[in-house]
Amino acid sequence: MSSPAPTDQPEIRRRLIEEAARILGEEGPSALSVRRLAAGAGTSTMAVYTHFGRMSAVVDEVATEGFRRLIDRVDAVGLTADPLADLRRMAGAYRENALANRHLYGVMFGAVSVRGLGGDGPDEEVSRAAFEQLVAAIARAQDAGGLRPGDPAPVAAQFWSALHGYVMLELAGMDQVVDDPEHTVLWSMLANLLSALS
Amino acid sequence: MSSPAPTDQPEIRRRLIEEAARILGEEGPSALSVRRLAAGAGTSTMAVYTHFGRMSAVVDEVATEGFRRLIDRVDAVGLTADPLADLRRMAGAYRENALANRHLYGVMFGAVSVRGLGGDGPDEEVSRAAFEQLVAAIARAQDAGGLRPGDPAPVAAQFWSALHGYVMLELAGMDQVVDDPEHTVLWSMLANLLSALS
DNA sequence: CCCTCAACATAACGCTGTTATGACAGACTG
DNA sequence: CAGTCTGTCATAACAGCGTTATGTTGAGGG
Repeated sequence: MSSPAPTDQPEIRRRLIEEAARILGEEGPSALSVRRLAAGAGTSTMAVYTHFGRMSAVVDEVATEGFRRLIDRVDAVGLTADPLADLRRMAGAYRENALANRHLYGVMFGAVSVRGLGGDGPDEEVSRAAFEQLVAAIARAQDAGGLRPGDPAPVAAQFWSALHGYVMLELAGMDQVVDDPEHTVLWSMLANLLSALS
Repeated sequence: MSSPAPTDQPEIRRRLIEEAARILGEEGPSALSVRRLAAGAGTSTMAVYTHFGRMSAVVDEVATEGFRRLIDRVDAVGLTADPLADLRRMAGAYRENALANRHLYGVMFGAVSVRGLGGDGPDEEVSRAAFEQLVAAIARAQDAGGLRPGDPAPVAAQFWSALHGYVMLELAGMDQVVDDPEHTVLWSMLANLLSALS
């Protein structure tokens, strides 16, 4: 019941989502208002409510779109014969994507709220797909002998937690913790995790 | 220049901060408005602006207060003869404090914005003190032989990143990742980190 | 042709953060 | 002691917010 049926105008619906993602990325969450969004998409505020029901549903869609883009960016690193190196490069792509789209990244994890509008969060199926992408990479490393065999899901959860935490501290500007131009803390942490799991 | 000098009425200033922390904790960020805050503190909205200049400065003060409370809670676990066990208990207290004050925890890291008001973040000196608390615990474990000798700061940064990431995923409700009633992912992750550093 | 209904525009409601203005008390100054 | 000045707070206004009520429009079916 999050959306009152995609109506029959996917055109405007898509334009609204893209414009919302653009405003969020370029001007931050405080600039994303119904009126600015509607004006930017060349329509009126009511279009937002016919297509999404409420503003927070638009934010949820944008968050879902953020996970889709994240999946694409991480997929783009490709696979090599060294699954452990692939994991490191995936982590690098993950971090760079998060920093290049910091507001979007915050919204994806319900961290940054757009003007206090509490939504339901992104589509669970899509965020789960992002996790499964990491699970598959862990499983590949296990099969190749780079990691000890076992259930890959908890391993992926550890990997993601550590990576997410570093990125969040970096985005929060906690330079005392991540005063780390070469990100050696990140790479050491991931290396430590993986070595304990190998 | 974040505050127009604490004026000469520390009484009302303190009441405003405490009331803001109470509203944030009990009703969430969307309930924290200037009018509600002023009414709850028994004054008018102008008092907020005489004492803090703008609403976001109040949020920054609340975030700083959150770090002070976090430090106290983590300190309360005390020290034993086993520094590694102390670290685990500190992590448990950290996590429980974050979950018991989820809105405050989000505000502390600039993650949850109160209705889109972007502040300057908490007092850097206090958040640094929280980090130093962890650095000291790591150094103690190194001195006791539980961890390999070396600079404790990067080790503490790894530990905090991992812990913070797990807690944030938990708060975000990413149950796919942390579907983990016994928090085995958290404890395994920290154990893996520490074992690679020992 | 007319009727219906989904899609959108216009305008209003109560709320928000912020600021302008004014009242009032206490402390200096002559 | 009178006067002024300054810091503190109350009142009220402003533009903007999310949301909703109401009006308009245009295409498809009887």
